[in-house]
Amino acid sequence: MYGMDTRERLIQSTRELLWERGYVGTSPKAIQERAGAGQGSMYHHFRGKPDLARAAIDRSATELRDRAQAAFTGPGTALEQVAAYLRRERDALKGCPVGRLTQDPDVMKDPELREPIERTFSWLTGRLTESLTRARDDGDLGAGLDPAATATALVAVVQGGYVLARATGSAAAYAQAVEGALALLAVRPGED
Amino acid sequence: MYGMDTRERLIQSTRELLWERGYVGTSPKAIQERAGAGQGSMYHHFRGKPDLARAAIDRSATELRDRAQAAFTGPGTALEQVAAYLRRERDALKGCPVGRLTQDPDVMKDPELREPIERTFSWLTGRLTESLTRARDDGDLGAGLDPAATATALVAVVQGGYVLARATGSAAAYAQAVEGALALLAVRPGED
DNA sequence: GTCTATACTTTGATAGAC
DNA sequence: GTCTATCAAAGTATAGAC
Repeated sequence: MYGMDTRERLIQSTRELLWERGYVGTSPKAIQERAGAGQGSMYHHFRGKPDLARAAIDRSATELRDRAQAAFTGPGTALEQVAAYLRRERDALKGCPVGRLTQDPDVMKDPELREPIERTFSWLTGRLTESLTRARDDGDLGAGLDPAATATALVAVVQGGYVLARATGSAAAYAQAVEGALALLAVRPGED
Repeated sequence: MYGMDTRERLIQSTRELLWERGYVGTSPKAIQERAGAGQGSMYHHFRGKPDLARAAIDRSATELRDRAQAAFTGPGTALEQVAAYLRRERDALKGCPVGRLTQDPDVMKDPELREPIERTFSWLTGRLTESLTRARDDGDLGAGLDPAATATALVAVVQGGYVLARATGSAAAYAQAVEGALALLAVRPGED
């Protein structure tokens, strides 16, 4: 946080706190303390908690999208790219910074806060559907499978994998969910 | 809530609020109002918010387990029972009353509150592994599949299906995730 | 842009009367 | 068992000086 200006530190602090504690669990005071900024600073740069949250969520959504896109454009066949996305290094115990907000009623009832979340999952499912369609055309995926339904199932495995990792207290649960899903796609087991 | 005594109404109100708003988002005052009970009543029957939450979470965990068990002991082959569990009527937009607590740091750092959650997912994954093992013995499931990993993937699909339903604002996302997963298990599409 | 002061509400609980 | 104070702390701002 040292090379950042105050506005940027406020956004980053808010992202971290939303990830760790959700929207209800995050107070302006906690944000200010983590950012090393005072009350005045925060209310100068943002109109209030919702405004700051919107900036933070937007940033997290963009970052998630960029990281996913990197996996999908990596080396290998379309199916291998899907596997790479699922197996990508993740801090499974922390959960998904975007998906977790889905549980927060105050976030979901505010159209401004909800929009980037909706858009993220819509994009991700679409992108995965694209790759799975190519995989099917390559003959790497069962011809009888619906790419869109399969994509939705895989996004769910990722999100649910986070839930299981937190429930069991172990990132291994995430990995097992992913490997279980990949085995169903007939992808050979990975290294770990 | 009309045939219940005060203690029971407090537990039910807490269950609902934990489901809708999580632990941080649920205040003793809101619980009392929904239960139609005063401060004094609540603190007479429970030592405080964590004590009441423990009773509520225990109840939700037990109920989840009983409902799952009903699907697993219904008619049909082991694989059909698994499909019945996944397709069971659910209020997908409300999410999982147990899984959602996994996101709440104040719940997860308290061993008393965490225990029923951990136990629920451990039991569910184990129960599903059992059914999938039988399905494999029946020849209904690929011999090369690991029942435990497959079970973990399916529990993740359910939990992630809830996330997607909330993110998109439509229960259809849950159904699509489940049908996508069942297709990978080579289960024929359902009625809806 | 940042700081301090002030204000009003909600949270989570305790005390004691009935 | 339930009710009504009462309370200290935290939440979420606004106002105005610097």
